[in-house]
Amino acid sequence: MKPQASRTRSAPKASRGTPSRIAAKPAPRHLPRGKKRSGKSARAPKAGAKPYHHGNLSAALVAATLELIEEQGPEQVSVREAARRAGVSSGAPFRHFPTRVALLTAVAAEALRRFEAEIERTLAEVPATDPLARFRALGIAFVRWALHNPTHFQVISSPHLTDWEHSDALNRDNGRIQALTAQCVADAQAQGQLPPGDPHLTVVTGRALVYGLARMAVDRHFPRWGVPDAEAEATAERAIDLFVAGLEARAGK
Amino acid sequence: MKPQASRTRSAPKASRGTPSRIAAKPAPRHLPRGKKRSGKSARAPKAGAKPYHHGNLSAALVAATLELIEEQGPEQVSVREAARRAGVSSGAPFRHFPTRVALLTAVAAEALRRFEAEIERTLAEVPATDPLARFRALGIAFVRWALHNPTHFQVISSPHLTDWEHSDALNRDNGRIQALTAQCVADAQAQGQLPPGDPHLTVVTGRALVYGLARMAVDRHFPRWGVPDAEAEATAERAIDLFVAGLEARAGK
DNA sequence: ACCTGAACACCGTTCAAGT
DNA sequence: ACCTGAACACCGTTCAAGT
Repeated sequence: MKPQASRTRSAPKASRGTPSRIAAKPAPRHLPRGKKRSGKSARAPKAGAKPYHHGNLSAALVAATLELIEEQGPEQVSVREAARRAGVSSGAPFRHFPTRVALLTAVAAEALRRFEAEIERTLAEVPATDPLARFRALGIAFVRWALHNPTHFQVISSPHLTDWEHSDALNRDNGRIQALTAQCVADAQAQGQLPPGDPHLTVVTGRALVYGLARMAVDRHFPRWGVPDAEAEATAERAIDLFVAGLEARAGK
Repeated sequence: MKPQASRTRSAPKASRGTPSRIAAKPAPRHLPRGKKRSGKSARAPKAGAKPYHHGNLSAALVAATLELIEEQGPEQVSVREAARRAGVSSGAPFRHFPTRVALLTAVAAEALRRFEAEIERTLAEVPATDPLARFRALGIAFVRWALHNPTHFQVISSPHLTDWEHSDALNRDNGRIQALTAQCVADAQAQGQLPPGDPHLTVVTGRALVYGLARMAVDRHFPRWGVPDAEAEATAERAIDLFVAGLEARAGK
């Protein structure tokens, strides 16, 4: 029973949950828009005239959603609000994205693309002759990125928000990152920086560690485990070093 | 601006997302209830007679929610559906739980209580004379529990579903688990099973690793990282062993 | 003291009708 | 070809009214 998994749930955006004393005013529906449409829009409107066809709605929706996520977290995103910000009607997005999940998946693809770019900048700074250092740098870059872009991290990671199964973009980018990691481990083993043994296990363990660190920070677990927010990043780096030191200690040579 | 963080969002339960060919029929509102009310209900109704006062609504709601979570995942839970299953009106739950988050927090507390009980059973089997083995057993118990109770794991871990800040029950139980872990590490260091150094860092790193492993499994990341579902548990155990072996290799003595 | 049920302000999604 | 706007079936939450 229960077909795929394309249903979501939601609740009032600001259902005045707490009976705010200033409720009444319904707040403007259309946030300031246009300001960002500087010069790169295909077939720009006559100027001021709101065209019936948006021209670039997919991209505008992804951008609006990215903004929304930044403001309220990914679960709070609503397609209707994204439509409002893009200046279109509530039904319009569905011509471009069949479901809310599809919209968020597009956003996740954009976020992962940006992360991969950062990964590559990071690796460019560590010499290929020191693969263990590259492995470590990869881990640190991941955690750092997650801490600095918690919402991007969340869209990418949460299975109920996105549809990895059907996103080639996501799988392709993730595959590249994975291959990069595997290469570091293989090279480090070849050089005797890491102990021999299943390289895949090392990749998966390392990934689990950095994913766990990132999630503990983002999911607000760190404070409960005695790590103040201010020390999150430093603690994560020390944790990675603790793990790597253990591997090194067992290395041949 | 933006007050606390007690707002949630949701979407149609089964808004016929995909235009199912058998749509029409609206499906019965009240699922079979009563079947489970065997004999333990305080002031049982005359039998068959539906009393105006439920008698034990809080507990019934928590149980219904636990069921719902099991069936559809925690984000899909709706207070209205929980109310339906408990056989009360849509407004009734709000006399017992001020918000959806409060209901889910009560569920999380129940789930964490059960996990802690399991933890204690596990530790009972490993001698206090081998604290490193206890540390390892703790990690394995965590991952195993998460894999076998993915939904319980999710309610407890997801910050947007629950309100840890204001739940003494959650914080108390978590504190106990943390203290148990810290004790293992301290004892293991004292015995030279673990290298000297900040014990807290070892606790946090270990926690991040097992949390990461659990989340990778539950968030469906393992398949993307080359770990088939069937091997999730075994891989997680090997990962824990890899980490522990690294610590051991650096131990004094 | 606890529950009902209508009401309100939101949602995701569909679809005939417009441009 | 793309967008509008009403419609439908859901939500969380409130609150006067019942018992």
